[in-house]
Amino acid sequence: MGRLQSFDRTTVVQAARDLFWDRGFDMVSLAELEDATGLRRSSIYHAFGSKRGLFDAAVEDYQVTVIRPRLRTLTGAGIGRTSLLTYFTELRSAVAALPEDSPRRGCLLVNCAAGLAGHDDLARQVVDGYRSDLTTALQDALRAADTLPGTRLDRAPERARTLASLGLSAMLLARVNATESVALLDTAIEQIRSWLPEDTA
Amino acid sequence: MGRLQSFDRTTVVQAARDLFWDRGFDMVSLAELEDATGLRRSSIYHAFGSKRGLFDAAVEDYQVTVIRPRLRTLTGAGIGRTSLLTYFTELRSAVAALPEDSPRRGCLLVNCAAGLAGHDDLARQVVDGYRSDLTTALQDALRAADTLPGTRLDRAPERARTLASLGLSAMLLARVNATESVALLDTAIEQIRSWLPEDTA
DNA sequence: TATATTGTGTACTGAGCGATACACAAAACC
DNA sequence: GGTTTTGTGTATCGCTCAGTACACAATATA
Repeated sequence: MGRLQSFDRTTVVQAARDLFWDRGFDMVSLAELEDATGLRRSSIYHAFGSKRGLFDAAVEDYQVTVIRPRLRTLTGAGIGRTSLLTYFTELRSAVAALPEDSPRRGCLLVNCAAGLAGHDDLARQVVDGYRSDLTTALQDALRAADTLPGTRLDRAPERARTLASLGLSAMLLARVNATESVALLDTAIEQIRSWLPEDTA
Repeated sequence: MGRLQSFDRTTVVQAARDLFWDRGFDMVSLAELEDATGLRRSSIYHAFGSKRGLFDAAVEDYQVTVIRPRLRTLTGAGIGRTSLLTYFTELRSAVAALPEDSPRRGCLLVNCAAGLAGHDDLARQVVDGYRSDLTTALQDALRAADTLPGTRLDRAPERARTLASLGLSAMLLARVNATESVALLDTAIEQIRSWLPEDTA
């Protein structure tokens, strides 16, 4: 059927993804995308249609390779106290481990929330979907972990919001003040421990 | 001494401020700044030196007219439980009251955190200063409100972080999902009420 | 091998950007 | 009123941007 694509699409999309992750949609130029991907713009436009098309592919990759694996900690079988602690502990490690100027600091979607998503409905949906998924997963895990449910007031929604908020803020601040970002995640861990006391077996 | 400035500097800076507030530094052009301020670019450059100079003036104005008045609720005399509730209630009203597409939704500095502040040290300092001031003020208010301090474990730091986080997240989400933004502020209010039970006089 | 089909490289477009040069306008000071 | 100092308007700079036109390269099919 004709000539074959000579590049690996995943590699290209991830190179672009890291660029967008670092600087956002507007602050990345096609010249830089050419350099990062090794493709000429004719190939980029042929394969992705537009800069925005490549960005959307990058966001999709980000969700598949970064967001969902993280979230899976909270959605698999046997979720509960441990899952919650693992989720925030791993996030904490990731923020603490990355060098100050790593392009992978923070969260691509959180950065979108303040930029594109302010005036672009598609971006807004993606960002809000992430928030919603995270909050729901946290809420489910909180309910699963609570060994004394039922009669009492259900605190899961507000606790889930609080934890989601700490996670989002930590991502927001990851490039502004890494120490404080870690402190926010520690606070989340502390809250979980106080809400769900360790089993003293 | 020569000709006098024929425009009101404050009016001009605030017009620019609302534009930056709405769309961020990069997404606002000088042509739009000319339209919004009524000034020609010669006057803008004469008075502010550069687009960035005008932006910095806008940020300064934002701090003076928006941030500090809000924060004053938490730093005046007689701070405590009521101050905390007032702070979040007023923030809630502001988010709930603004129309969907208002340029004044969210927070100029929070938006900076995901954009400029990622790679600009000056912007980073401003944003982190805001976070720091807010957290400190919340912590002071929490300590002042706690009628039984002393012997017990001091939860003020983590509670302050949690409240600051809810406030920042609410600002982050103000333009993505206004309903959820309000819900986060309600959560903050709920937390305060649960930590500091009402005096049953 | 001939042909159709698809990927890639070169070179360019028009538009928009931030910034500037410079003449002119206006007001304070002598 | 003349001079100096400062603000404003017009016109344009050089540059970068996303996007495109089109020839050429490569490979699957016949």
